[in-house]
Amino acid sequence: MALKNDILLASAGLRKTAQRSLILDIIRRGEGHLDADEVYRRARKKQPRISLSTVYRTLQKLKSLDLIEELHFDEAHHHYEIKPPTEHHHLVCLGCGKIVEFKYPLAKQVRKSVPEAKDFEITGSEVRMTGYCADCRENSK
Amino acid sequence: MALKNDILLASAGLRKTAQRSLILDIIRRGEGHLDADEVYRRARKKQPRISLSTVYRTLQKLKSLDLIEELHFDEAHHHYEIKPPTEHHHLVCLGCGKIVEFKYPLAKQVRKSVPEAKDFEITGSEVRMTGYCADCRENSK
DNA sequence: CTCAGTGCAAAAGCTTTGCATAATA
DNA sequence: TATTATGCAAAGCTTTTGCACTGAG
Repeated sequence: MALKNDILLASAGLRKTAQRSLILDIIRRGEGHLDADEVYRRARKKQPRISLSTVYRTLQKLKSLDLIEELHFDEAHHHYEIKPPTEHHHLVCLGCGKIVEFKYPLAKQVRKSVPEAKDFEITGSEVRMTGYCADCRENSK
Repeated sequence: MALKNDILLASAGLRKTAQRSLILDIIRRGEGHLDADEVYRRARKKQPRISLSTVYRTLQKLKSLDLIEELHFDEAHHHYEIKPPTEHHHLVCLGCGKIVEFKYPLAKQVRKSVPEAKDFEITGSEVRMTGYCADCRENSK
């Protein structure tokens, strides 16, 4: 795992540091739904002296290198995930906050069926659907 | 226009104030792509004494009443638009920042083809696709 | 008259930045 | 050794909140 991170970092021309390896690990294990502060809290368990700035700076760097992706689940802050190999999106339950991932070739569909998108070169897409999961609908009855 | 806003406000059980009418007008004319500060700046032209808090409080109230929708175009702040009658989404050009709206029945498509979404009651969806518009691709050659 | 709404100023997040120190290549 | 990265603290933005005052119903 650390090895994989090192390769990622090296290939991006970044210096390999314990902090970056750790942060990448955390994001990888976080299943895509951690915000900066949560990354920070988890990181401190392994490296108590790591700073929030390092977390932010690393997230930004990784983002600008396209190694991770920034998501916007709610209005307060951002979440990060390792850049997924296939296009996938998120369903957010407004009841319990659960996040369900699903795959859907949106870019392709849109290119195919939306005239306004015809002359647009789509490089990324983020879908956030909100609603209520089966459990929450059940509980509110 | 003001009339329409008043009806909206009344039907939501809110008091009708000059500030709220104005803010609704601005959002309506803003074509959906104004952030709180921009609403504030425009509002001050008509009501120099209006406060930023009022703008924020109004946006929140309108949002919670589902009269407007909060969008997440970029990482810094939110944008607002009058709740659109039909589901539509946004293409954001990373070159010039231009925002193109398009209609696409995503919720329906997803319900139809995504098993994970089968037992989810979808109440809202936000799609943000990024890329480069024809102009920007042309200019960068 | 009453209570919701407003303005102002202060506070509360989240995120960025300056600078000296430490670590990598 | 020359940079790049880090930690700490301070600053910057956007957004929220407390409180007294104003205005709608």
